Amino acid sequence: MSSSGAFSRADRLLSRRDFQAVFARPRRSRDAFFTLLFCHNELGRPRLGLAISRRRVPRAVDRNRLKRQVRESFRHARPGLPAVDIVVMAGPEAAAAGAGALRASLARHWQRVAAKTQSAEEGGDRADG
RNA sequence: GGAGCCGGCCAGGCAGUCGCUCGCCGCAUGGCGGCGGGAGGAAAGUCCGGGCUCCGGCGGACAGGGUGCCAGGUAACGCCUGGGGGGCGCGAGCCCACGGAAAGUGCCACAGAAAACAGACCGCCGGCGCCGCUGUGCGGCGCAGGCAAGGGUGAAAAGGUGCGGUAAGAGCGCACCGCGCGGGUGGUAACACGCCGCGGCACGGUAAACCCCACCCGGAGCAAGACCAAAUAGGGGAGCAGGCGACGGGCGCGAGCCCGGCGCACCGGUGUCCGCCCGGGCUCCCGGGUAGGUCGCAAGAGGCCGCCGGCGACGGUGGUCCCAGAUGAAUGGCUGCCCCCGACAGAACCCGGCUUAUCGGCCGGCUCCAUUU
RNA sequence: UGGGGUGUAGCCAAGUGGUAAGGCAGCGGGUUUUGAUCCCGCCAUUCGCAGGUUCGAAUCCUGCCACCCCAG
Repeated sequence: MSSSGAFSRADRLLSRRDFQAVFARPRRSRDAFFTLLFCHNELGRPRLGLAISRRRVPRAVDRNRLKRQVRESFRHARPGLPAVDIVVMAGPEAAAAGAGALRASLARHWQRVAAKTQSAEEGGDRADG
């Protein structure tokens, strides 16, 4: 629970069930590099799941690099995030992007995730689809 | 100094800081702390070869597939080493699917006269007949022949060069070269020989066409497979078999029926079949559980150093080291400094090769050219 | 990660050693008052790419590339 920079297995989506839960009722945040799906969880902390498909990013080196960038960015942004499960998917442009561009993109995504979640909670279950 | 050939190695470095994962230790038990390890030469393509696991075990025949100069190396190979033959290069060196076409079959389009037991379009040659011209001669046309040197076609036209020979020619004869067969010598062998004898020469190409010869190969694959838990044995339904033979026993007047063990048949890994051993009623459908966990899963045909054997690939031996092990998937982010500003690229059961991608750098050996002393 | 398959014109495709069929689409022309139908003609395809075997390769062999399918 120490809110240092740690990022352990408890902070990741580990099973098929976790992923299906996010895919079932997703909120979205998308740009040219990444698509994020997220939804509220009951754990009181954010969790990250990666879904970098081989179709979108053919080379293993690029897939690994993207995953590292996303994890690292998430690790730093984690204290400012609400209790949501987030699935990050990559678009075809992501493989060609530099580290700086990726970080900037991800930072915007984390802000949007926080903002959307907060507004939904303030709105007090204003049931929408 | 320049150009080049071969072999081996490296794959930005250092410091700080924040993280991930595995192992060990400690606290006292699932949280933290300390120490240590943490992608590649190709991890890739999945093109070969093995290990391992399951298909019950072993052997054989055919089918199917693979390999293809010889000899070694190896767990094995389509790999490697050495050698032979052929080709390229002044050279160091490099390249080659390199068995058999006199075992048989098929194919060789178009062109060309003829394309495989050769053939005769143009042509060359003399003979005969007719005709013409300036006379025993020359020319033309025709007929029956001879020839395979020249032309032309073709990817390929049935030894080459020279001399003799002839009507013209021809291995027709001879010399040299080439070729074939038999032998000899050297070599484990492939093969070699400026060793001998025989044959005038007969055998076109294609086997990455069928094929023949020699050797090798069972099938799947870690999503293999094993274990744990209510938990892999069973429940319900349907179908097909419960056969044949001799023998022994029982019942019956008898045809026959019942029982027993034995043999055959049937089923059990691969395309087919056979033999022996082992096991066994068989097949199908229905419902309830599987993206739970553990093992397999990393100490190995292992790396490094030395010695011995070998031209070498490699083998033997002694010492030493432990060197990724994830599983929604770790091996990274940031900052600073330095340099020649960093290529191709990311393990998923493991290993030996091949192939493909790749910025650049280092070391060793060698060749050719130029130059200096 | 492992196993399997396919590449021939814009599309669907045949061909399996000797000039690469055919259809749809497209373009041009003819027929027709116009259109449809019909008729004629046209596709510079290095046959996915690169080597090799052969006199000759889409076809045979080797190595690459791209795409698709199956298995938890």
